[in-house]
Amino acid sequence: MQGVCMKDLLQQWVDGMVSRLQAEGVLPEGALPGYRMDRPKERDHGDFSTNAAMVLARFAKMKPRDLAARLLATLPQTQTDIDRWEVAGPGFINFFVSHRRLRQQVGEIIAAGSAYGRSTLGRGEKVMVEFVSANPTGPMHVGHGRGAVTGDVLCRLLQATGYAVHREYYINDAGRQVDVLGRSVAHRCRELLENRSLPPPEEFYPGEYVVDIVHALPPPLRKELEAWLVNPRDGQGETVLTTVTRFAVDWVLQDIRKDLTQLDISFDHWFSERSLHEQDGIKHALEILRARGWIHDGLLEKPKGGADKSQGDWEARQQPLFRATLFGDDVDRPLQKPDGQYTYFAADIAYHLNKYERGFARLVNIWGADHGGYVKRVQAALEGMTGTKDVLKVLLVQMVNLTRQGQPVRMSKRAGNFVTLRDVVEQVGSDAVRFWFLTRASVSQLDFDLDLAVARTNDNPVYYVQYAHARICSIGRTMAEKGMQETGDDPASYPYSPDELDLVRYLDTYPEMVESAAQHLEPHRIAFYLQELAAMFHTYYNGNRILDDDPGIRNGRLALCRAVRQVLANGLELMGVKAPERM
RNA sequence: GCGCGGUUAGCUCAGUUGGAUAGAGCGUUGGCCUCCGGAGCCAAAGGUCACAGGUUCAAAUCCUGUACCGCGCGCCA
Repeated sequence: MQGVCMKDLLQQWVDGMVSRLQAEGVLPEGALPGYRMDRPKERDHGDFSTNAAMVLARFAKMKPRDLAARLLATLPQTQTDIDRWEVAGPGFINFFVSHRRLRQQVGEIIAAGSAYGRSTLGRGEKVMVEFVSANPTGPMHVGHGRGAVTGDVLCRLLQATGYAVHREYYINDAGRQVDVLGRSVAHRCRELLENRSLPPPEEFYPGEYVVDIVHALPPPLRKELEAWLVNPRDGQGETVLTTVTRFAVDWVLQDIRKDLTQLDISFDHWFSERSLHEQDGIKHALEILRARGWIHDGLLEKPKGGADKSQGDWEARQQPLFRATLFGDDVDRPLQKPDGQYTYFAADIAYHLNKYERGFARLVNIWGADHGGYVKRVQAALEGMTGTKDVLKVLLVQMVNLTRQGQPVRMSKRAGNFVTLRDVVEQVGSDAVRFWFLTRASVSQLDFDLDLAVARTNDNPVYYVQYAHARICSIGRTMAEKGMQETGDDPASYPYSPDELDLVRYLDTYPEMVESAAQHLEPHRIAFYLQELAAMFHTYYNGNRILDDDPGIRNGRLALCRAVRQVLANGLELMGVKAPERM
């Protein structure tokens, strides 16, 4: 790069041209609308193109093409990076990067190595990414896996672009659901004790893992539980159950951690909701809201819809509400139940305030699409508490439809027949699972076909990309076998063909792809980029002999392959997918 | 009823925060192994970007409305 990349350089040039015309009175002083420096789709339209003349034409009271010519008249005279430029179409200004500059790029990619594509865009700013946060009441399913991979790769992207990333998992270990888990364990324990099936409690997790938890109980604790089950009149029941519940939650968390480790995903901090309660975090958050006047006691309107809920028993009651409507939400949201207990929403905003108070002014959450309804209210609360807008961005990851031979696999946690994330990872492998999850934008629903992923792994795009990498490594091995040497000449001296230059141009866009993927929170762009790069390489490889007898040609092509290999490796690293040297 | 997301080739989906002639994979049809890894490559066919208006030099992209699909919607977590 040697300081600036071509895109930034050209942007600076155009900025300079514009301010010169402002000085000459052709364009008015002051703020002007923004213009862009783009990569045109058509090769004929150059390597870079700006719409500046079209955007600014009416401010200069000139036709776009005339203004473009006027702008170009001020272009720097001495430089070797741009061969030529032109005014085209309705008024685009197109720039053509010199071949010399492109050839030089190959050497620079190789020299940059694993740092190629990294940037300091984020300027070390702290950002917290909260993801997965699956309830510790059962094994993770495939949908959790998608969120996990999306979040992990997003973190890698933000890290690569210069942000100080903190990864956090929020443990919902304080609610009714974990109580249900504890009671489920007790129920299974009783079944084992009496050696027969018993009618389950109304709320109950039926999965086989609950039995595993019973077997994993430390003997003294299990004895205590059994004693209480046999003789429940003893007032110790609540404390026994509490201990069992905590053990169960820890067991499930260990299980979840194992799944995440298999996918090479880790967290800086596992934040316990219970600890929030213990530190009076909710009280603290509510005090702030109250001090700012965002809480009022009010009546909540009867909710509309809610198909399968009977609404006959709705009763309007007085309770503390957060004035979410002042910050763009649809209705005010309850913070406490009429009996004084906090709602889940209260705990949630307290957690987000806690993040902010730990010094994170930028928060990103990865949520399943089924939590989409909570985005506005949490954002509203954060704005209410901090006085700052846009602290939190939420990336909603759509559902995963598990299929088998094209037919949907119906899963229900209640029936206990769901396919776990672990099943899938063990069958398909971490690389394929990770890559597959990133072959769709997060907003798109994703079909995951078990048979396709397992039985026909060759069709998986990850192999296509990995194969390109392994192929290049293979060239190196072959060269060694044949006793060929690299000359060590500067690859810039080799006259690349048009196809080879196209490949270089595509390698040159890699850093821009990484930056935009990070800024738009769209990790899937890496997968699409890598597939395209692999395709270009395979085509190139098929049509050109790399290990040519002519040392000059061989050296130039080897350098290009090396650069391609580096970018493939860097991109795969960002995705957390291995770049194998042979397959 | 309301909110969020979606609608692009036969199927599954990309489309760089408005750009020039809308792309890929799978599938279909037909080709490429004396040569560095055929897990590969080449070619062909396939489109009213759901529909109707609007905004402007320019709309798959932004705005409004309509249709259909998914998710969500209590004082649960």
